[in-house]
Amino acid sequence: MPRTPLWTSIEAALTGDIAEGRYRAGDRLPSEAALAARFGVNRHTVRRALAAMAEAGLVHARRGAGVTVLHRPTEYPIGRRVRFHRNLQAAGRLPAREVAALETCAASEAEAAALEVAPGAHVVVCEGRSLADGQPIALFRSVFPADRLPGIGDALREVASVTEALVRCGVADYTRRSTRIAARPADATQAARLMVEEGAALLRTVSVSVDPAGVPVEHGTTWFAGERVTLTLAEP
Amino acid sequence: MPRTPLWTSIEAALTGDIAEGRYRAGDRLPSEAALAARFGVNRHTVRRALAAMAEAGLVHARRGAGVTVLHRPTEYPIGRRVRFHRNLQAAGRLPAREVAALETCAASEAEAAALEVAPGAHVVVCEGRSLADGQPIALFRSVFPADRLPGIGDALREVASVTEALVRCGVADYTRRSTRIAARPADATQAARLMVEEGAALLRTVSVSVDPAGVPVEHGTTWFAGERVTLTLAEP
DNA sequence: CTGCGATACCTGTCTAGTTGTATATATTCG
DNA sequence: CGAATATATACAACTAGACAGGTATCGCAG
Repeated sequence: MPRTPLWTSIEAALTGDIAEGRYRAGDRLPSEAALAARFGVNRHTVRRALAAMAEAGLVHARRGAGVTVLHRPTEYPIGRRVRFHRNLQAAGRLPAREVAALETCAASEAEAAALEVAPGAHVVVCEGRSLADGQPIALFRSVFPADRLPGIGDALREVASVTEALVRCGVADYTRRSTRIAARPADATQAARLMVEEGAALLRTVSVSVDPAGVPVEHGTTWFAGERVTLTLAEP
Repeated sequence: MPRTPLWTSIEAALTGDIAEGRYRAGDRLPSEAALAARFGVNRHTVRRALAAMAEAGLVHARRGAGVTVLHRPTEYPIGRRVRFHRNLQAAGRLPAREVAALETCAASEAEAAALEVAPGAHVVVCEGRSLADGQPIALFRSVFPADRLPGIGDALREVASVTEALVRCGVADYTRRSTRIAARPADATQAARLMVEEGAALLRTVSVSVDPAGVPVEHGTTWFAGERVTLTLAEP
C-alpha cells in the first residue's frame, strides 16, 4: 500500500527527534524493541531506519550496548564527514585522548630493539584512543623505557599529554627519529573502538622518538581511521 | 557488524603479546577488568578470549589470583608478507614501471590549483603501475603542466624515469613541497591491477613537486598496496 | 619477627537486556 | 511470476550489573 517505504518515516521521525534535541550527542536511543513498540512496527523495520541513520553517520550501534547518537544533523550535514588534517610532526597532540590501559611489563624483542634496551627490560605501555569532536580518530600504543625514565608511569597518569609527561622525566625536548607508515585493515576490536567497519582501511604509523642526545625515549604505534584522517607531511 | 567474533581478535592480540615476549611464562596477565578496558569491551568478552587461551593450554586462571602465562605459543601465525621499505622521498622512482596511459588533456580544478596553472590549462597525464620483483606495488597518476614543460609528453614516453624526463625539459632538480597520506579501500579496478582483494587497504599519497624556484612541476597520486609496502620517512 | 585479621582485588557465575544475523512467510505492485 | 516491503521467530554475540568465593597484601598486635 505505501509507495514510500515505512522505514523512511521512522528515520525522519528519529532524525527529527535528534535535530530537536530530544536525543543529544552521546545519548542512547531507546532499544530497537522499544522503538518498534513506539512506532507500532516490527523490529526489523526499525533496524532498517537505524541502518540508514548509521550510514549517514548520525548514530552508531554497538551490539549489546545500545544505539548512540553521534551528531546533530544540523551541525553535520548528512554524508559529510569530519576531516582531520594533521601534521605528522605534531602527532601525539590531539584535542582529546582516553587512556584505556597503563601498565608496566617486559619489552618484546621488537620493542627492545626499537628502544635500544635489553630484551625483557621493563617498559611502560600506554594504550588508548584519540578523539576529535567526540569522534574517535585513532588508537595509540606508546612504549616507554621504564628504567630510562623513572616515574614515567605516574607522569602519564597525571598529565594529559605525552610531551608533558616526558618533560617531568627530564626530557625537555624530543624529536622523531623515524616513522613508518602502512595501510592495514581493521580487526574486530579496532573497528569497534574506532567505530568503523571491520576490515576498513587504517593508517598505521610506527615511530621512534629520541631525546636531544639521540637516546630513544618512546616507541609509538598509532592506527588512524583512514576515512577520517589525512596525514600531511610538512616540508622540511 | 563483526563477522568474526570480537573475542577472537582479543585472543590473537594477547597470544601475540605472549609470543613476542611481553608476557613471559610465569608472568601474570593484567586483570580481566584491565584487559576489558584496554580493548574497550565487556569483561565477559575478555573472559571468552581467555577461556580459549586456557583451552589451548597457554594460560591458567586461578580464582582470586590472576591469570598466569604457562608458556609461549608453539605456533603463532605471523603474517609473512613481502615487506618493502621505501623512502618516501624517493617515491616515484621504482625498479620497474608500466605506463598504461599517457595523454594530454585539460586540467581539472583541483589539478590546476595544485599545479598553479589556469583551470582548463593543458596538462600531461601519465598513469600506470609500479612493480618490484614482478609484483605490482603501486598505481600512479602523475600530472604535469604541459605549457611549463614543453616536450614532457615525448620525454615521458622515451625515458623510463620521471626524473630523467624532467631533466630533458630543463628541470635539473625538484623537491616535494607537500605530501598527504591517507588509507583507502581498494575499488574493483584498483584491486585487479594491484592483485589484492577488493576492499583491501591502500596507502594513497598525494604530492606536489616543485623545481628549485618553487614552481610546481608535477602533481602525483600514488596508491600503494598496503599489504606489500611500508613507507619510511627519513629523518631530515 | 611471626601470626592474624581486615581489606582490596580477582576470578567464577548468574540473570537480564540489547544488537546482529539467519530463515521463513505474507503482502503488494509492476 | 518476480521483486520489494514488512512481519514473525529463533538464536548468537555482546553488554551490564550483581554477587559469591577465593587470593594476595598490608598493617598491626603480640
